[in-house]
Amino acid sequence: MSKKEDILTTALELFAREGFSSVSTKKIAAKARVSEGLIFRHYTNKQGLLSAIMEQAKQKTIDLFAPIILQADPAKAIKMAIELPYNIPPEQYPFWKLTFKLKWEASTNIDDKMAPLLNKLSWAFSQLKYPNAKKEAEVLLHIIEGISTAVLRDNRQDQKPLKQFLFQKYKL
Amino acid sequence: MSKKEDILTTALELFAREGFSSVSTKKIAAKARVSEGLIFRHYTNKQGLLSAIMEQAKQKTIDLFAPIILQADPAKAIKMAIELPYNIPPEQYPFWKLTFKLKWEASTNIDDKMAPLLNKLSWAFSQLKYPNAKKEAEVLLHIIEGISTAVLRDNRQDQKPLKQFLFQKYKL
DNA sequence: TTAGTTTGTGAGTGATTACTCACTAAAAAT
DNA sequence: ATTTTTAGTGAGTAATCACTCACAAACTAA
Repeated sequence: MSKKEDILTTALELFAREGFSSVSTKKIAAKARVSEGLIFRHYTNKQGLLSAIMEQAKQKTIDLFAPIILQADPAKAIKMAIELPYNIPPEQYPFWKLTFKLKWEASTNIDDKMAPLLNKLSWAFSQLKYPNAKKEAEVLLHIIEGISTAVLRDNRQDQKPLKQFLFQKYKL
Repeated sequence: MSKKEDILTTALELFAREGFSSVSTKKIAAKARVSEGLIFRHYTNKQGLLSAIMEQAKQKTIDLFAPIILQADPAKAIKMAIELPYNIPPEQYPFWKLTFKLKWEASTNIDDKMAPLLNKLSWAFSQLKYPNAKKEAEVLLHIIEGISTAVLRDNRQDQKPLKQFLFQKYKL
């Protein structure tokens, strides 16, 4: 792994754990074992670092959602969406933690990322003849985000039984 | 309003909008129109300022939840919980925004604040003979938090129709 | 009045901040 | 083999950081 990548993954880890503005470039450099100057050589400034991380995040979101989006069976698609929070690869936790954290920063927008999933769920519910597919999808997305938050934040495994409960609730 | 209070409300506003570590004590002092030293006279250090804010928040949470907790009719209690996100007084938005933001800081815990509401919902669902009252409550709380997030973050009014949809879904 | 306490100021502190720059080492291109 | 480009360093910089402190004003109590 190149030093450029070292910087990116180290910054991601620290940003996810401590927050963007709480982490100094000096700290990132020390942990990634590179000179501080190299950060600016590769990423121009601290904000550029964050932008590079989010650029990577965009692709990871697509990868994570892809199997659901491509699923032709609406019931299966919903089931997969519910399973999503439990299927995040642990090495990607910092990513998603940061993404959820940045929900609250003015600059970024998580809804854009979630839009494809929302649309797919909306389609799935309408296929299943739910009278209010769009709203049904919005509600389920809120639930999925809530579970994800609990899992990512405190690594809460007690959210697992909720999965079975939701399967039952949506008759899957 | 005393200067001490000016500092607190100004800090709250800035913390909610820009985040705790992004806001300098100098900036708070300037906006509250007091000397920077006065902040430390009253609140010891920057962290002390945040603690004082969260202490106030604790009381506001109790006040906001009280009518629901005291509601003897389970159906009405659930209805009131669903209405909660729409009934937050706008002048308390910074408060709740900060509370939700701090969900992601290691030090604080939002679940403690939400526990009484979760328990009440659990009670309400069990009164209404829902087979899985506890989990039903957890799911609804996720939904309520999701709607609150959308309302607080972007002042999204498009979440309002969701209210009617949820009433229908829970047969209220 | 006076003594004591609380509230308030603003200049100053060392530490830390994001970022620059002159320079070297290595790699790629000619 | 030589030049050019890229990767990497580490010392340095001005600005900003949270915080202190000597002092003054305002209020309280005797």
